[in-house]
Amino acid sequence: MIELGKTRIQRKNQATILDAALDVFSTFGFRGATLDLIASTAGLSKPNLLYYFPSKEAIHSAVLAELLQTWLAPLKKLDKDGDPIEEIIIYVINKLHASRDFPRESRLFANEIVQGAPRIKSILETDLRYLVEDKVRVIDKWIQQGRLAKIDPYHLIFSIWSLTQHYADFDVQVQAVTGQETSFGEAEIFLGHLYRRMLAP
Amino acid sequence: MIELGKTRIQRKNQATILDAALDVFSTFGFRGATLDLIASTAGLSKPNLLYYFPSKEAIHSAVLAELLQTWLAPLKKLDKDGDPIEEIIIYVINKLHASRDFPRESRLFANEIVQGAPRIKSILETDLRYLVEDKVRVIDKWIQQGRLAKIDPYHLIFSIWSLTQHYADFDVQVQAVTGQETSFGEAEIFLGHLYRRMLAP
DNA sequence: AAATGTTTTTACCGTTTGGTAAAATTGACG
DNA sequence: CGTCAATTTTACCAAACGGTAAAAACATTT
Repeated sequence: MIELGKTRIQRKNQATILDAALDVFSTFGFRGATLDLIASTAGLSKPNLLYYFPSKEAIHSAVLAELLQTWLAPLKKLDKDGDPIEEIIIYVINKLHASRDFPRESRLFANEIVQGAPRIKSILETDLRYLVEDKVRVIDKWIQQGRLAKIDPYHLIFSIWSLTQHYADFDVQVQAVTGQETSFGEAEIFLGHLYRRMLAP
Repeated sequence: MIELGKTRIQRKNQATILDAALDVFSTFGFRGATLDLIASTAGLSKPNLLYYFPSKEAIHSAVLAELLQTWLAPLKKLDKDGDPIEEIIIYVINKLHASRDFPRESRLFANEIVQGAPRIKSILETDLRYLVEDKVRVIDKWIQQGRLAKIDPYHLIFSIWSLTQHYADFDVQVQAVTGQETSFGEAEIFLGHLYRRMLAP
């Protein structure tokens, strides 16, 4: 999907543009972002931007495509041969760390979904759906074996996405309410407690 | 904050406009929404819109102000004299039903927060913060009395917001992954199980 | 250094957008 | 019915926006 630049300058500028675009799109959403702002954030002129990417849509697509890879990676690691509760806890922690380390990616994803996912719906209905179906089967098996509490695997996965991404997507609210910088350490303890309690058979 | 119309026509048109604006803002975000679209959704002309509200910002503010009341109401009901676990479960269910019955309000709120809450940050830092502080004290007391598990009350509240609003805000994703209409019945069972397990002392 | 290809800038264009002025229309009421 | 205020429409405007053409500047190769 992403065309790799051929020359040194191309690779450097494309990376700079995608980083600036991630900044701007995640803060203002697709419609709120302007090419001028992305360009100035990247330290380029607008026509220079459009020398590297044919349109605003193309930049957005490129950023989303990059993002989706890193965003879905943690779930893929869930190992059917590991210890059920520990595997799920590891997934939770990995996802929480992703929120901590890649908040812009999380917010851009949230922006897209909240507004109806017009540009990535098809991916959610195929790639993501198949991935989740696969992991739901694993979790269902664990439950049948009596190694996990009887909970709905789909809702379990939704709960993990929801609870972890909340600390990136709703960070402003968390900070406003607590009056402090968001403590991912506290969140980790809380989520560890929550899932160990809920999942014990 | 919201000026009540004086004549019958004013009251009717202002209500129509706010409903149309909620539709459009929750779907496209502030920047993605246009006055023309809000006007045509309301069945009015654009200048007619601006006869009732002075600007796009004013419409947005009015919608947000209305929304915040209904959005924070469930938390206010949390009763310090009730049974701890049942009180919290009731709050969870109320919040889940709010997501089911007012998804547009939830998405508009989410849109606003994800993009840094530029227009309601001050309310979050005052009204919401004080309300949460009050309820955190109640929960802390319950914990000291040994009637609840030792969990961080702030993160408990964040988890409730996160888990319940997810079914409204990320509904597209939930539907894409499950291939079905979102089942709030299933969600209710799941969340009941989760919180009863986690909160038991 | 000449020639060729790559990158950047300058100067635009058509459309969309939030908003306004003022005339035309409608409604309320004695 | 006539009058005055409330409401709606028509016709605009200036700024912002996504995008383009073409020339200028820069790099690279021979």
